[in-house]
Amino acid sequence: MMRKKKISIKDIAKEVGVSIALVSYVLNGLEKEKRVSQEIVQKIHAAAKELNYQPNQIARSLRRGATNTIGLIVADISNPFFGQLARVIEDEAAKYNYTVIFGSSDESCSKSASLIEALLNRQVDGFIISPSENCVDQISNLVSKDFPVVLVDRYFPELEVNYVALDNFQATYSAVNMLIAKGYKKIKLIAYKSSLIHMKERVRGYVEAMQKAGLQKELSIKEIRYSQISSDMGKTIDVIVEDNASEALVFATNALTLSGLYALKRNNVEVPGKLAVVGFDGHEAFDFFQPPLTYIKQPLEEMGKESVKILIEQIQGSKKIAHITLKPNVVMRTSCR
Amino acid sequence: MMRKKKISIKDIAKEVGVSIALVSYVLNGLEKEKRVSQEIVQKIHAAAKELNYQPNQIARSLRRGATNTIGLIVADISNPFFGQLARVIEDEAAKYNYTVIFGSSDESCSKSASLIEALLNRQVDGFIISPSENCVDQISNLVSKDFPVVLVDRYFPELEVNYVALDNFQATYSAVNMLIAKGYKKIKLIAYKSSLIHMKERVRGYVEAMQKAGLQKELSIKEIRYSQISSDMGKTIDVIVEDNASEALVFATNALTLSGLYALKRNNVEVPGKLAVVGFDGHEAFDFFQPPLTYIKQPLEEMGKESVKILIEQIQGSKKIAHITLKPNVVMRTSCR
DNA sequence: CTGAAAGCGCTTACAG
DNA sequence: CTGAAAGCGCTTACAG
Repeated sequence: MMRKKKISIKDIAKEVGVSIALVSYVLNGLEKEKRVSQEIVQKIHAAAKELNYQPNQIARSLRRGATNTIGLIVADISNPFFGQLARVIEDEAAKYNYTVIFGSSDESCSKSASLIEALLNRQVDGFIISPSENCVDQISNLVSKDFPVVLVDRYFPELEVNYVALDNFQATYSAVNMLIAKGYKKIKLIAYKSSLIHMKERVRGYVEAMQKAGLQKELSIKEIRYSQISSDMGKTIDVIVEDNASEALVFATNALTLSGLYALKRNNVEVPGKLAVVGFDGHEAFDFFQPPLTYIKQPLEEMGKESVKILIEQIQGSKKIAHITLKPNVVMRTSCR
Repeated sequence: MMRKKKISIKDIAKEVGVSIALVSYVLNGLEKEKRVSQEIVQKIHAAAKELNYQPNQIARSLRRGATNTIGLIVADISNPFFGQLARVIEDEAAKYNYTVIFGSSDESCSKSASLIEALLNRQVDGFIISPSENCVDQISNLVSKDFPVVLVDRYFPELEVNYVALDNFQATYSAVNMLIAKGYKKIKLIAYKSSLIHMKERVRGYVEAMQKAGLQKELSIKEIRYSQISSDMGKTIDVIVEDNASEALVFATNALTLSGLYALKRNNVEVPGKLAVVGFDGHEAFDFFQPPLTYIKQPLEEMGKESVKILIEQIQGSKKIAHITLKPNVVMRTSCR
């Protein structure tokens, strides 16, 4: 390849006629502490600039035992929810001088396991993970090694681990209450088939709101499989339309909403005339659906920022476990009366 | 932090009672080549498993001078175009046993420069970059050092550098021809104000199609500033609607289309009755716009895969420069008659 | 104020 | 078949 050999501190040391230790000190701003003479400080900086020195972070990482790198594992980076989260995390991490390596787990345990292993081998200093179903062991394994982790979006209540999540119960609870207040009774929740806490809580929020209003007889939950989302959703909506037994639909995630909107559109369902709809998370498509969708909004920015902040604290040795729950808010549009 | 000390090959060597070299050999599958005795091979594998050994990639990277890491720089990871591209690149890189570190440049030269520097310091083995305007120097600097780079989406024609891009000329050329064939004459292009080749080519495709049809007098191009997209677009669409002098609009990127759709919707423009519209790249929102948008589609998957393939070849020492141009296709819907 | 040296965890020629 | 040793590019106690 004939690539030019990279300049190291050794080259600078030679150029200036001084030991590599000195070079390292001044390049790390320790010249005061180590009381390096002004003259040498100048010369070293000059040489570094002249030779266009770039520190080798890999060597530094090996020596220091820290890489200033965060491992980010999400379900799918191409899902806008996670893409936006990743962006916030990237920017926030940069403020602390961290870079991020990411991976998409596709909600698969084995993929997630191999991602964690790969990033661990790459010596990331900590993880921000949106964990998949049934993967508690992977996480608890990290936790038991005192490895810095913060879970985001989802978490495992049985595990003593940092997390930043939406108040998922509140999210559906308040959305359903809003629907009830508007006079809807036959309200159906469309959720993922999942044992993950965020989904359980969203379901619970729906159930409690219904029960509190004395609508337990109207409880109706449809569970969609993540891996079969479009076919499951298609059939589900077809049935709902045919049965004509629901007045309102609440979707429990962004992807579910989107998928549901396609099916509703295909069925030419009149919203909210025939069926009221409440979405989750927000998406440009919600704005162009007819009518613009009312949805439950997550504070993504805060979620990303908090995750990074907590992770950095952990990396710096904090022992206290943070559980951050963020408030959703319902963005009112016209997909319910 | 009291984290448990990580297991190294030294520990395995001690456990088995053998030198670290042997351990390294068998863990790297060189036991045949180095003719290590079967017995020791077994013992080493057993010890590695028992101690739950995980190789330190940082140490390996330092020694080998390669990190098996790709640096990916896009304009904005939260933009679905780039999010999807990132996903393809991630998956493809994984097949070659590479991980990816990403950064978002926000189309800013200085941000892009500091990203490149940071990733270079982290010793990435190569870059996949969607370069920003006026940042040729950064790229040519890498190229002149023989550093593996492949540009994606955009490139610099004056630079001898690998790229994978859309046939941008063809994209607008065929879309505009399609419009002309349908009888539209007053066709307006809404593009970014940019000197980047992909934009120039999209403009050229429009211009040539118009000229070839003898419509040079109808040429009309509006340039939007990236940093002011929503205000520029708002005003632009307002004027178009007021002037009532255009029959069809062609948008030159995904973000422009999306932004334009919001403005069209706000103005209650009847599409295609009042104005035909052709979008770029595809987006769920295009599907829910009334009517579903006709758009120019990029082969994203191929684009990502090709980039990785070429980059890996470069990393492995290939000298030949690849210029890949991919064909767009127009997805016909009903936003033009 | 400065330098020689150890060591982070690997890989890999070299010697036997 | 196996081991001792150098070295990747840094940081950092230690000694003077």
